[in-house]
Amino acid sequence: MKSTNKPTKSELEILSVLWEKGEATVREVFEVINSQKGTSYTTVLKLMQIMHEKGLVERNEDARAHVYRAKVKQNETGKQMLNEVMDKVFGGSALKLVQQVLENETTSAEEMSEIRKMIEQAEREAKGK
Amino acid sequence: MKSTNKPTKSELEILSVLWEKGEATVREVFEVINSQKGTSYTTVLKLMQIMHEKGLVERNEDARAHVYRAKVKQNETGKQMLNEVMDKVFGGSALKLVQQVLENETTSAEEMSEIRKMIEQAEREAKGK
DNA sequence: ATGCTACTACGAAAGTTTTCGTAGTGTCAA
DNA sequence: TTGACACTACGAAAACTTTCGTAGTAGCAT
Repeated sequence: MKSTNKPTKSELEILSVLWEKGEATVREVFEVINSQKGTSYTTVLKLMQIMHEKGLVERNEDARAHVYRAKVKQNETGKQMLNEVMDKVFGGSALKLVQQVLENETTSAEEMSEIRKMIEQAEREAKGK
Repeated sequence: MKSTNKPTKSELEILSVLWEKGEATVREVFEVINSQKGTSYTTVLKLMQIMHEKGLVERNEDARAHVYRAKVKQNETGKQMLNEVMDKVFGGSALKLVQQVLENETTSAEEMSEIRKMIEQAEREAKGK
C-alpha cells in the first residue's frame, strides 16, 4: 500500500542529477546543484538524507562518502507529473498537451520528425492487436 | 518586471476550475474542489483572495458574491510546467516527454491519430519557411 | 600523536503554503 | 425589525519545505 511518494521541488532537482549520473555522492550532487543555483553542502546533504528516509533514494554506505541512487523511476515520476499537468491544465487531453509541447520553440524539426515516427509506430502496434 | 507568478498546487486546482468554467463564484469553485478532496469554504475563499492579490485571477465585485476569472492563460501556465517537467525529468528532451505521454494507457488511438496529423502539419509549416 | 580535511547526523530557524475559525455585513423573508 | 443566511475579510495556527549551523568522527599527512 505504500503509495508513491511525490518528490518536492528540491528533491526533484536532486533526482534529476541522480537519474543523469546513475549514482553519485552528496558532493557530486552538490557540485551540480550549487552551480545551478547556489546552495550549501549541508542543505543538499540534509535533503538527500530525508529522501533516503522517504525511500526516494537508496544508498551504499560502505565507503565513507555514501553513494546514492534514485529508487524511484524516472518514467514513473514523469508519468505521474504529466498526468497531473494533463488533468489540471489541459483538462485531461493528451492531444492538447502534446500540441503545447510542439508549439514550444525549443522543439526542433528533427525532434518532431522523431516524434512522428514514434507515433506511427505506436499506431501500427495498436492496430496489430 | 513582474514575471509570471507560479501558482502553487492548490492555486492550480482553483485555476483549473476557472479555466473550465470561464468564470465562477467562490461557492461554485468550492463545490468542485470540495467534491474532489474535501475542504472548507473559507479555505477556498482565502486562496482565491490570495490569488487575487497575486494577480493570478481577476474579479468582478459588483454582486455580493464576487465573480472570478483566471487572469493567467492556460497555455502559458501549461508551457511553463511542461518545460519544467521536460528539464527536470526528461533531461530536456521533448521526444522523451511525448513518448511517455503516448505510453500512457489513457491516450486513445483516436487521440494518437490526431496527434500525428498535428505533427505532420507542424512539419509542413516548418519546411515552408 | 596532532592537526587538517571531508564526511555524516541532526536540530532548529526561516520560509512557504494551507487550513480554518471568528468577526462583520448586506439581503431577504416572516 | 428581527433573525437566519450567505457572503467577504483577515489573523493566526498548522503543516510542509528548505536552509544552515554545530557537533562528532574517520582518514591521512606530517
